[in-house]
Amino acid sequence: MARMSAADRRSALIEAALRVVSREGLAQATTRAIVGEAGMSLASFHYAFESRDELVDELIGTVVARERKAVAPEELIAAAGEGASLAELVEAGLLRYFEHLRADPEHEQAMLELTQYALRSPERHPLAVAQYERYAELVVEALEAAAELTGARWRLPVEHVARVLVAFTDGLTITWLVDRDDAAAARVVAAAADALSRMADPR
Amino acid sequence: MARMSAADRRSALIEAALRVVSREGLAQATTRAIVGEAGMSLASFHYAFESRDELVDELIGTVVARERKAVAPEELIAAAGEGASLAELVEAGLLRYFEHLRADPEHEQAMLELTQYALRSPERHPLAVAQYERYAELVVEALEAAAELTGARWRLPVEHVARVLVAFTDGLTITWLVDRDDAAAARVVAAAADALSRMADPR
DNA sequence: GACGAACTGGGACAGTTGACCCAGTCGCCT
DNA sequence: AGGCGACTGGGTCAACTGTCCCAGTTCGTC
Repeated sequence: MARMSAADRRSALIEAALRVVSREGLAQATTRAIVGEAGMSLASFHYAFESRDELVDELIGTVVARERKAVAPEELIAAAGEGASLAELVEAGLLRYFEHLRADPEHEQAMLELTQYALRSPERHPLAVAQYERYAELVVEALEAAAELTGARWRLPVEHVARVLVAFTDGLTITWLVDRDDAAAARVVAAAADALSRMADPR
Repeated sequence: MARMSAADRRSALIEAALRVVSREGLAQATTRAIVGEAGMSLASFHYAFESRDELVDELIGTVVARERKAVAPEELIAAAGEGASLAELVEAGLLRYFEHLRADPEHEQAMLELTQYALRSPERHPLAVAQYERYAELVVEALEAAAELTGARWRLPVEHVARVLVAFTDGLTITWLVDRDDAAAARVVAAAADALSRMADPR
């Protein structure tokens, strides 16, 4: 393995770890599996990280920080059409997320696994909370943009609306991961968009 | 340990395993931890089960089969009042589930972990599918009862409605497990009940 | 009450895993 | 060019885990 700084090595290991977790699950992401994926030796692992736990914690932090809005408002307009209603816009956004899920199910599965891992110990619980706060944050931005685009106004705090949307999204994710039923997922999307759009006054 | 039949031992071990998984997570549910919880020796484990995998598979089967309707229709009437609308009835049912979740979060967390475990290998995937089919089955019964009680009629196949409700329930579960925000959960419940009740024609 | 089969307990074993150590190598800085 | 600190590779260790074995015990049946 070529020489690299500790910082570079840390990120290389985190990337490798994410790939292993996505492909085989967190339980299979042993130090050896991660190091193998990264093409390094075991010693390099413990040179860059104190312990496996430290890497997993940092992995969660990284993926959370990296999480980007799945949808830009402009795309949604393009997808839903110019004079789209808020409901149509929300539905388009959810469908966009669903496409993202279909394109890379393993990634969402890995996210879910990391969440559950974090939920299992009190000192890691905040990592899960931060993860969901980040989700909500991104959704808030999208919801505000959608309201602005359609001239609608959210009747309750947009953070509340976002929290509900995150819950619906999670449910969509898990159930689809289990049954891979696209039509059923589409019905969930439609129902969720319907419920959410009723939380705003149209203009 | 007193003598017991292999069948009894299997169920005792499964009960013990469920307790360990609920309390400490699936990863910590080693043969020794399970056997310790059950107060048996290691040999008894492998007398009753071929392998740990066999126990986990059977554990999933057991919890799924045991899953009961969280709500009986009569209770809902009592909770929602005599002349309750379908929307109120659905909301009461979801709230009842939420109470169940609050009362025993570890159990739902264990269920989620078992699902994800099953999702990780092709030969176990059907276990997760069966788990969710069972959920949907129970929900179908509740939805049919609710429609009958209010004289409403589901506009789409009740199985489809149930599938959406299961997704919403899952989302409710995960997000609440993360942030333990009761008020947010209540908003999810209200939104879900709203969306679902719109899938029926009132009478 | 004796017999055989069902059952139990303790110990053992091999494989895996996280962690670590040390001898060596490389690259930067003076 | 030389030296020093950063970095690397391989080997090793103890702990843990799933599995198995075997000697012994208990129970139902004749």
